[in-house]
Amino acid sequence: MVMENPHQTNVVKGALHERGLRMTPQRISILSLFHNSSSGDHLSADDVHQRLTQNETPMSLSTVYRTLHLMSQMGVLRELELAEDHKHYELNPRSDESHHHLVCIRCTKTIEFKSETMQKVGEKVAKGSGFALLDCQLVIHALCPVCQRSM
Amino acid sequence: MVMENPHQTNVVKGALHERGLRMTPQRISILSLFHNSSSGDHLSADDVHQRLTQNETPMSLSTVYRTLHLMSQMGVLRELELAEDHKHYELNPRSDESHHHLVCIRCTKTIEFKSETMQKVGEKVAKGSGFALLDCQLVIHALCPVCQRSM
DNA sequence: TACCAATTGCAAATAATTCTCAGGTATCCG
DNA sequence: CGGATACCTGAGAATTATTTGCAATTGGTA
Repeated sequence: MVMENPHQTNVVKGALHERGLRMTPQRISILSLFHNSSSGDHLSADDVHQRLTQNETPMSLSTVYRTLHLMSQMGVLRELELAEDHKHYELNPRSDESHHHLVCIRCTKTIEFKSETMQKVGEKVAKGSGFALLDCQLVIHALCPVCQRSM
Repeated sequence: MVMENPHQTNVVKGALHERGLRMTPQRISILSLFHNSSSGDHLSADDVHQRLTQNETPMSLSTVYRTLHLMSQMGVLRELELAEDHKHYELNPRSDESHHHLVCIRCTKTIEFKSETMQKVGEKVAKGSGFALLDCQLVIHALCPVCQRSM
């Protein structure tokens, strides 16, 4: 079920080596999982752990956490803090496909939307302060129509 | 040391009453604290708790959490998820003064910036889906110049 | 002023995440 | 090749932030 994505994997491998880190089977499995997920998926650490187990590439939850964190630091994954009390991850999209989130803070219903201007603002602001951009997210907190009524 | 801000407090009181909720001394203290904080302050629940104690208006940490959550739901406070592992709060600014954050994911150094377009995008997107806007935040994750060097 | 639902404090419970540490393994170097 | 070094992992304990249950208290209305 799991397909490889050698190109991306090699890119990451190179980035790891630059830091003196290694590409391991566990890291490959996690990357493959994300490459094979549909783009709207926002996976929690626990989701990732369960899917890996289903994929017959089980590993410890600690490793999942460690890897998700590392990949986010490297800009490979994107760490999302939406309305729930745990983080979610997805592949960090190339700037031109980046999307953002509109979240109902009551029922956590989430709508994705795109906005080209956002990424431009992010790049401009980061560059202006000498920062190296990793990820740029607009999160809109709001109440969905249903929750507005049930107040 | 703590000054009152009767106007804002009354506005919130009205909003509470609409929901059958009450304005209590604890809620007043917390609101006052935020009104008397400098605008760049991002207070964690624990920060709030400690400052209240210093201000001689101590209360239980649970109440702090409950109040911060309630005020965020009401749109009075803004809940920030920056780079640390806990939430931060600040007064939810009126739309025309809204600001956003550029955060170093390594050392958590944070820079605030303004962007008028952002709020407009937020309003437009929310309205387009029938959502009632509460807050709109652009968070840029990046590496600051110092952390870039120490990789 | 009496009443009732909302609120609080406290302590215990939860949930997510991180840490510790021992055993394994890739990579470098001679 | 063989050892030294540093990286990595799994397992479970530990930590941290946050939430919850409950009995006692209180705000605000009738």
